[in-house]
Amino acid sequence: MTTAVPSARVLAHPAREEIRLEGVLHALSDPLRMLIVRELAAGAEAGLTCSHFDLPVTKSTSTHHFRVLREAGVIQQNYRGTAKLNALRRDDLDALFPGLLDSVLAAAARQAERLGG
Amino acid sequence: MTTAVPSARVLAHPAREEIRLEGVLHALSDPLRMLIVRELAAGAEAGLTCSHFDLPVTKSTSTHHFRVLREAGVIQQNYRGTAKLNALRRDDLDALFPGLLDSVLAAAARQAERLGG
DNA sequence: CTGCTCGTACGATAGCCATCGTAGTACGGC
DNA sequence: GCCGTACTACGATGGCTATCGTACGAGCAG
Repeated sequence: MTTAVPSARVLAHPAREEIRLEGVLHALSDPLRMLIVRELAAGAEAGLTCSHFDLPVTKSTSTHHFRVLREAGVIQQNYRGTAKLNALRRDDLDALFPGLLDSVLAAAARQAERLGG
Repeated sequence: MTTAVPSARVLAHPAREEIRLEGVLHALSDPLRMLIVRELAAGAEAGLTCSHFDLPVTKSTSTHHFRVLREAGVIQQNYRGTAKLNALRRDDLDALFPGLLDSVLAAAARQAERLGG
């Protein structure tokens, strides 16, 4: 084998051409998911584990939200041992919708500053 | 009175500060509503009537979608006789989320070109 | 005033979705 | 091999939402 399988389990991601704007906007229209995306954008090139996020929901619900983001093509997920690394698909999103992600992130930051103090 | 009531019926709109990013993104995550917004952006400074749009749904459903857009703060609606004029709230959106609307519209146009031929 | 057109309101329905709890699987350390 | 940790799968549930049909209200043309 070429790489002897990185870490066995692989998750299904949509190809770049399959990413739909409606799906991305819908994925980002949930406050919890927007929070995840903002943290990923701020923090991590390499990716953050699911458990890094301190979300006010159960793990089941977390899994659900991460799955929505992945299936919409917003994030990429890879197993790393027992953990799972999440990273923004910035390249794909920028290629498909130039400037969109940055505008949305800026808008979210602006609103957070305006409302959250 | 100052203006003697423009045309009687007035619709409730959220104030600029009440517009929430999640709401805007959710409103735009429906293909039908995105289509409406795109036509409004392309065509009309003054506004377009509801009946101008040739949507593949009943009038009830149209009313519903226009209402969602209005309550999210994306469009402004004003009665003009029996018709109702719809216009984008570009000023408010640009003030709150600079560049967001243009990015989204560009993304939608790009996807339409990519998929619709 | 009588109709006509444009849009609304209301009720019904079916589908999606955010949330939870419980039970289970994969991986790494001992 | 066994256990703990990290995440998943599945089923249930309550709420939202897109859709429709029918009945209604508001303005305009006669």
